[in-house]
Amino acid sequence: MDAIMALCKRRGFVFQASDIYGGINGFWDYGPLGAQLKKNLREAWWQDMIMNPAWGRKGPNGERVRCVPLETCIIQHPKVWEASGHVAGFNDPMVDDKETKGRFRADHLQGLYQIGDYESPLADLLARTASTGGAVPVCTVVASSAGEAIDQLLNTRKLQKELGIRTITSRTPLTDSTRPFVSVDMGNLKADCEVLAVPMPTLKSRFAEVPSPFTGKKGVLTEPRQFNLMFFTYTGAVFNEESKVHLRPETAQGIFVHFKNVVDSTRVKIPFGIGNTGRSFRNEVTPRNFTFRSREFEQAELEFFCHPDESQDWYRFWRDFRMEWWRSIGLAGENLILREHEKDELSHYSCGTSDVEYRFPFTAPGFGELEGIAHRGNYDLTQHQTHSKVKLDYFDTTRGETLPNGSKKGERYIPHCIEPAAGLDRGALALICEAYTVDPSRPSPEFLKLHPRVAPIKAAVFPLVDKDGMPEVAEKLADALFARFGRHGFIETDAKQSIGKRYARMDEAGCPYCFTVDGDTLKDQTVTVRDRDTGRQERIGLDAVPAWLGERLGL
RNA sequence: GCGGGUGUAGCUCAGUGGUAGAGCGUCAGCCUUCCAAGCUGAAUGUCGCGGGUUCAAGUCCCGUCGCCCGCUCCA
Repeated sequence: MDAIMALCKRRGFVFQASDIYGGINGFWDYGPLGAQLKKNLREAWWQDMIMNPAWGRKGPNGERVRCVPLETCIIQHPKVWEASGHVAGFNDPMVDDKETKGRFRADHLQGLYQIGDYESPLADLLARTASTGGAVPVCTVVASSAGEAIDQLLNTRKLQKELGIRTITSRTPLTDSTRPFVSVDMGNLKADCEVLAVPMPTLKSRFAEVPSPFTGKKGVLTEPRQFNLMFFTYTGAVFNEESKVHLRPETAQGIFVHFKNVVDSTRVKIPFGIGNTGRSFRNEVTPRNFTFRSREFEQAELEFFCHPDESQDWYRFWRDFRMEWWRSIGLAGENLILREHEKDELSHYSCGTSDVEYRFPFTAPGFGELEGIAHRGNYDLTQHQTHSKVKLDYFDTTRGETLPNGSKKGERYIPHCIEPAAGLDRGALALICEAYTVDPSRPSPEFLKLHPRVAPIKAAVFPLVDKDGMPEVAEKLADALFARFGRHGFIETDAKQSIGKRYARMDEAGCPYCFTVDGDTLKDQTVTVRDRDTGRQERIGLDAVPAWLGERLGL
């Protein structure tokens, strides 16, 4: 990875943001080649997802896939993030165990509150109420619910031992009551306890007395601290709570917010998709691994809306296409996998999520996420409908029973949504990592096997030597290539130094083809073309070069 | 946020408290008819940043920032 990072800097793919001031943690800039590489990646996505979705392939409904673009603001109304769940989800106060360095969400701390002596009659327990206000629990455990806490306590010997529990038995009545009781023997304390979440005021005021969920020790916990995972700023001149706005943590919400506007303005019919690319911001706790986890990053997201009955088919369609797409631009090897999420990994509203994952040098032998393809149900539109009080359902005139006049009665529903959400910075990094090749047998061992479609330098034109009329011919050829391919990437020319050195430079920059004007060119109007990956050369007519290159670049 | 490592030229790295170094790369000239060739020359550094100790600090001490690794987190 160090070698890849060195090459990225040396050749101008990636620089550290604010480099001359020592850099700023979690932010990276793209140099000339990186900027063009990422632009090529973004445009490939735009082309294959929106303008000609899925390469013109028919969807599961047998029809051409239809998508439209959208471009939405980084700053949205604060209620957007309430509706999406980001404000709640990104703002959880955390507690640290200073001794074990363990950290957990404050609202996930479950406490055992003494409510009676050891093994008291159940009726007595039911009659009492645990005082969680001022009291501190005798023991704690990290779990998202009291039930889960009891599960852990009963079934994990190791945890029992660490917390100093000798025996523990569940006293939870098998009635409709959901009050969770346990009888616990901790040696110096035998008690009946009710299991309840430790309230925030207790954690804040008496955190030193609350036992650690990892060791049972007191005085090792910090008070709950806010880790703001969303960036915020202020609108207008006055800085106060009312003027506070967030920088978006994802581009997708901009799409849901405009679902109705797009339907009303474009004559799109379900099923269809809306694509959106742009910067998003997350105040990551630990930015790490080069550009992989940055605080400012770019996403390319498609929200594909369809009828609930067809959603599973569309989910599989996009999942498989997205995998194929990444393969098509150069991530063709074993380093790319599609991983279906386990049931317990899914969000509560999702009935299927897959990740396209790449084996980065820093994740190996594991994988890192490039893109998530999620079946989001109708969660987002429903949330926005509830919070905005604007109807976000869709009237589908192709459904419902057939009327006497032959038309359909129609059906009103909130569409389901399939979301392929890709990280462009992660994509660009994966392309570089996959392309990075070291072949000690070559004169220039280090090179980038970038796919021609994404390569920032599309071709180079060299005179073999800088004399005898060769530079003039090369210049003319370069002009022709520039006119035709200049808008897709760089066309390089270079006449200085040895031809080997010039080839080597192009190899490192990932330029797929070099055209060289030599002595024979002047006689028979042919040039050599050198293939970056094999080093092999063939000779083609000078006039044929633009067409030859166009074919290789797919342009 | 915690712990460990690290920071010297564009890159990779040497450097014992006493003049700032090498290789590669870059640039210029010569040479050169296909793979980082050769010759000659040149530019490039607040030694991450800020304090301190010292006659003297790249070197020792303190702080801070960045990067890497391990925790933690990861819609």
